[in-house]
Amino acid sequence: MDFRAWTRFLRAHAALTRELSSRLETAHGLSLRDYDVLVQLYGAPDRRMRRIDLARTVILSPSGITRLLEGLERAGWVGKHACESDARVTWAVLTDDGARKFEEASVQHRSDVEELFSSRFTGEERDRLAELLDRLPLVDGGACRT
Amino acid sequence: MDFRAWTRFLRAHAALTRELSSRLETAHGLSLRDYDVLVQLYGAPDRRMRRIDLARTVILSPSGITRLLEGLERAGWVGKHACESDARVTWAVLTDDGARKFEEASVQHRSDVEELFSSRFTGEERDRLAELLDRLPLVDGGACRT
DNA sequence: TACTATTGCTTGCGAACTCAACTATACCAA
DNA sequence: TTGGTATAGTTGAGTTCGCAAGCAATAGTA
Repeated sequence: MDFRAWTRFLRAHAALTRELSSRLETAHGLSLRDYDVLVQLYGAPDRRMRRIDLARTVILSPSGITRLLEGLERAGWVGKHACESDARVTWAVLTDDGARKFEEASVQHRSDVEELFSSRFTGEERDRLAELLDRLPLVDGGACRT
Repeated sequence: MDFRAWTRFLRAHAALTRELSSRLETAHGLSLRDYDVLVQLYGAPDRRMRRIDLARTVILSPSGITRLLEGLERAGWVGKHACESDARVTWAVLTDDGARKFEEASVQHRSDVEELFSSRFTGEERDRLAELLDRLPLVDGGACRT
């Protein structure tokens, strides 16, 4: 067996996330996962999600999502709403400020991802890459729509 | 533009490293990057590398490699040797114990990577994947042979 | 030769994550 | 209805990592 693909996968991820994270952080004060969470909320019905679903979607532990949302809540970008039908769950809701923040950050970030990732492939190659990566297991088994 | 490939890339990495790291940790007390460093040293001439090259290869910051090697040194798997021709550099040298440790851990780990990653593709697809990932920038620009 | 810039490496610090443990609520089966 | 199990979420502790700052040694330049 050769592990070239796996190694390249690890290296590329480390290098890309380091650079993208640094740009996003200095320009908008967001981590890559903060942004990821904002994307999910922005695209969700009513701009809200159960915290646990959010965690599974962005591949974060339950405690991880608690702390990440803590930051977004402090900044006023995400709100915390109780669920009426199930007292265990709490909704994470994107505020109007949060939506604006995301729209603002996404312009630069999308262009950064474009520059460092997407532009390296043709559209066809990108599809092929997505298809290949889609075969990898998410392991946890929880709901993960995106 | 669509970001499906990029998103899949992020998710797949998060899920795979979480699982592989956890298996490696419980079975051999190694992190994924510990293992990566051992691989590099094991395959290097004289089983040694300059710490800075090691850092660039596994995509770790200088401080990151200092702390990682600290652990491997404490365990007796890696030694620290001064360089005769340049007093600034220190060699990281794999000890015999370290080599044994690596050989022992690699059996299980290679099979885990095989299970969760490689086996999802044909050999041809794996090559294609490696080729595509190879186009992504390592950004830093430092020496990175593997 | 002397001065400056660069390189290798370490340390303090803070941010982000995971695991384990715990609380509270909901579901399910006898 | 009651008791056991699963689920949602938080908190404490420990780990890993990067950045900024600093030190020592080398390389480059005038």
